[in-house]
Amino acid sequence: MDETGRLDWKAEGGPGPIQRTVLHDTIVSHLRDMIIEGILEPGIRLHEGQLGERLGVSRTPLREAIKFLASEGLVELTPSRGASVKRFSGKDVEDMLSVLRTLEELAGKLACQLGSDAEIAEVRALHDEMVRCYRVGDRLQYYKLNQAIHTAIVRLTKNASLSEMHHMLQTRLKRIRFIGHEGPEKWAAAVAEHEEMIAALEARDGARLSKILGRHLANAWERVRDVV
Amino acid sequence: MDETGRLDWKAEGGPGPIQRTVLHDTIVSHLRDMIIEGILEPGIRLHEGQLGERLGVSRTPLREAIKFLASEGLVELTPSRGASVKRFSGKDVEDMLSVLRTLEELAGKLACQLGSDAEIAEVRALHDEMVRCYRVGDRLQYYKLNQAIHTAIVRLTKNASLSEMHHMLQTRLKRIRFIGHEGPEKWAAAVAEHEEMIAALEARDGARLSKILGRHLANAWERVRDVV
DNA sequence: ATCAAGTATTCTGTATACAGAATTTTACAT
DNA sequence: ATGTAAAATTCTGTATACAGAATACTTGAT
Repeated sequence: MDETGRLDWKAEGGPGPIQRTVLHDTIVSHLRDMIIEGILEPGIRLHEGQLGERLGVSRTPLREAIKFLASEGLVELTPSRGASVKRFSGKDVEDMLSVLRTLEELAGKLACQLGSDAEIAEVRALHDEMVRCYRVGDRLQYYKLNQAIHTAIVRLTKNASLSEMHHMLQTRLKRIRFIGHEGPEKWAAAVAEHEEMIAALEARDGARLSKILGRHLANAWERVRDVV
Repeated sequence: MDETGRLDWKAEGGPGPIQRTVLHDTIVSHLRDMIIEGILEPGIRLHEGQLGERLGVSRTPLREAIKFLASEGLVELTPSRGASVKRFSGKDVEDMLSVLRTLEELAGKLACQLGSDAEIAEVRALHDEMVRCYRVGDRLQYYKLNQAIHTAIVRLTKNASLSEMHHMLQTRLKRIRFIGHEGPEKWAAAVAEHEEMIAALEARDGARLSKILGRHLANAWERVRDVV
C-alpha cells in the first residue's frame, strides 16, 4: 500500500478482473456442446426435471439456458410441452450454407482491407498447424482448426454483427459438418482450397479471397449433402 | 358427432388450433417493443423486481424473457449485476447495415427466381399502399410498410435462415431507423428507390434488384448517421 | 467539508413450492 | 382383443423463498 491507502500495482499485467461464472451461462455452453456432439439427438425432448438432475442444477437456471438456446435456434419451444432439440432438414442446411457463403464472401473482401499484418500472420499460423494435423491424420483437431481459421478471417473485419451472425450459423452447422466425413480425395481438395485462401489473404487480394471462400462453401454442401 | 364418437368437421377452415400463450413469450414481445420505442433507453438497467412489478409478472418468466433478448442482442448481461439495454455505437450501426446490405442483395437475387407471381403481386400491393402513405404524409404507417416490404422480399426466398438473420438485424436497427427522420427530398429519393425495386422484382431481374437494394441500404446509412 | 469504514438495503442467482396442462396408466365395457 | 373413460402421474408454467453479492447509506474521524 502507498500513503493513500490504495494498493500499489502495475497498471498492466496480472490476471485482470476475476472471471465470474453464472450458472445459466455454464449450462448454455454445456447443452450446446451436448447438442453438437449428438448426445442430445435432434427431436429429443428436454425434460427439465430429468435433465436438471443429470446436470446437477435446479430447473430455474436450466430453463433460462433453454430460452437462450431457443433464441439461438438450436432448440425449439412448444407451449405447455417444453423444449426439444431442433431438427434441421436438408434444405435447412443448404439454406444456412447459402447464407454463410454470402457472409464469408463479405468477410473475405473486408478482411483483406482491415486485417493487420500481425493478424494475418496469426491466421497463417493456424493454417500451418491445420496442415500439420491433416498430414498426421488428426481429424478432430483438423476440424477445429478449420473452423478457427474461418472464424479468424471473419474477425479480421472487426464487424461485430458479421462475427455474430457467422458464429450463429457456424454453431448450428457444427454438428452436421462434424459428421460429414469426406473421403481422402475431397479432404485433400479442401486443404488445397485453404492454401489458396491464405495466399489470397496474404496478398490482400479481397476479390480473390472472396471468390475462394464462396467456392469453398459451395463445395461444403457437396461434402455434407449425404449425411442430412 | 358421427357414429364413431369423433367430432365431425371440415378439414379446412375454422379458427384452427387455439393459440396458447406463454407468459415469457408475451414478455419478450413487450420488452422488445419497449426497447424499440425508446421507453427503455439504451444503457438503462433492467431491475427485475421493479420491472416485474410494473408488468405485473413474477421474476421467473421475466428473467427467461431477458435471457431470450440477450441472445437476440438487444440486451446485455453482466454477471451479478443483471441486464441492461444494449447501446449501439455509430460503428455498430454501420456494421449492421453493411451485413444487412449483403443479406438483402442475396435476397434480391433469390427472390426473383423463387417468388411466385402471386407473392410478387402482394409485395406490389404493399408498395402501392406505402406510396399512398407517403403522399398523405403518414410517416409511421409509411415506415411500417417500408419494413414490411423488405421483409416480404426476403421471405420470397423461402430461406428460413436468411429470414431469421434479416429479421434480427432489422429488429436491432428498428429503433435507430425510426428516429432517423430524413427530410422531404431524401424521403422522395427513398420512395423512388422503392419504385425501382418493385419494377425489377416484377421483371424478375435479380441482378438489378440486388443492386438497387444494395444502393438503398448504402443510402440508409447516410440517412441515419447523424442520429447515432 | 471530506473521506473511510462499517452497516443497512437492494438486487441478483438459485432453489423450491404449487397449480394446472399433458401424458400415461388402469379399469371397464363391448 | 379393442377401444373408451377415468384416475394417476409426470411435466411445464409461474410464484415465492432465501443466500450471497453489489450498492447505498450512515456514522465518525480528520
